Amino acid sequence: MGEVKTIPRKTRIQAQNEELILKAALEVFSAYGFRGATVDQIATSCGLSKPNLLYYFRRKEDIYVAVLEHTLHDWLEPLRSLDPAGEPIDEITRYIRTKIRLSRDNPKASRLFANEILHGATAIGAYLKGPLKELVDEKAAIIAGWIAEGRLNTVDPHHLIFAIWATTQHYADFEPQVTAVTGNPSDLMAKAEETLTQLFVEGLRPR
Amino acid sequence: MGEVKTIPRKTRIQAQNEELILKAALEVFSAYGFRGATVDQIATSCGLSKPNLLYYFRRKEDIYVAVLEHTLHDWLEPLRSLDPAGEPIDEITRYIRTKIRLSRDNPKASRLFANEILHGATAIGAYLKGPLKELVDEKAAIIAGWIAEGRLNTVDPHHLIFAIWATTQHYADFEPQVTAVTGNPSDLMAKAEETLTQLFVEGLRPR
DNA sequence: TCCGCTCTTGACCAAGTGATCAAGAATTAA
DNA sequence: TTAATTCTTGATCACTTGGTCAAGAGCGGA
Repeated sequence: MGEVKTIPRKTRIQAQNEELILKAALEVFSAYGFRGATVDQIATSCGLSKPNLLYYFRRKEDIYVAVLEHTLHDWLEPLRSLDPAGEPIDEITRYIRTKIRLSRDNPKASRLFANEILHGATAIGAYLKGPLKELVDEKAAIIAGWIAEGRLNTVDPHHLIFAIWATTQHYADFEPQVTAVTGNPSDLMAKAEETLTQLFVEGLRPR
Repeated sequence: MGEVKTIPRKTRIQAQNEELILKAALEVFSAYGFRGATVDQIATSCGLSKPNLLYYFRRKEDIYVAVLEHTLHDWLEPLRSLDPAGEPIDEITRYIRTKIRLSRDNPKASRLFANEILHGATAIGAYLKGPLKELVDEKAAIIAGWIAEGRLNTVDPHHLIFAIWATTQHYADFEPQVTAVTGNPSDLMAKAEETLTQLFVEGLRPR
């Protein structure tokens, strides 16, 4: 018997450069979108030549999909950790706080997804209809349970989740507008966190 | 005295074609963004040849700015009509309902702005810092007044406005995600309107 | 009708872009 | 050291795209 063909191990250089590329790609794609970004920009941004970059990712779209997948998991972690055994108001407060901090600390990831979905979600459509929908349905059921127990005011859980996504990501996705209107004071994000948690808590606390 | 040079009147054909172009441009720019859209696409979409289109708007950017300006005014009308003499909860409820219906009926305008701001708002940055900021500050002051009178729960008015924008426009801007997660039931937008108004009203009603 | 102005278009251009390729440089395993 | 493999790149290609231009068609007022 011949040797079993092993899955090609990743070289040190390979791992190193792929990481460089993904980092630069997040930068560029989040700023200009898929069509607006150029392979040259990404290559220059990470100090590789264009053909060299295309040696690691054969097509522009491959880079795009890779960077999307690379960040998607982290992005959904906060929702994933919504604990059915926790105190409802505390759990949701924690979710909102975690989410808005994630938007503050990683606005580029937020903008990358925003742009992708805004333009039809062609690259991650399957993910949205599959794993994302499952996760959201699962967490919506937990919230529905809390409502049924009278521990939360009656609201549609799916729309509640949308509202939390929308409000928290707004500060990353619409940053120029927020800055223009508020003048970008130093306590902007702290105020935002405070306002949102209060708004949702008051809106959800059972009467 | 010689005749005063009159401002060149707009020809019938001119007005007609410019309207066609702006309509097609909204379609195309909202779907693909500024960089992603092509002049050819817009021209084809409204049945003109590319050089003919460029006869009316000399540069791609001119079309873009025109369609932005053309829709900006309508987009802010609901906020403009927030009435300081009205009942606070009613006024805000009405604002939310108007806004979400606008998003439902004109999602393309919403996506056009979302894309513009997402990519740095280079074309309307001045507008955001000027007229928009003024309008928002004015309306925020009204809300602050209501709060001072004890007719609304205490929240930061600017962040409240952001929250309303974010939640209502979410349904237009992130439509593929909303559809993927909910399966797009026929009562989606009605449920959204109900949930949002309730959430904000409960969150704002003075205790 | 006639004339000036507006409108329309086919052909074309320069720049930019995604992608390829062959050949050489660097690295690694023996 | 050596040979195989991996990595790197200059040159190049095919194609798209924003924009131009000259020439002709169409339109409206006198």
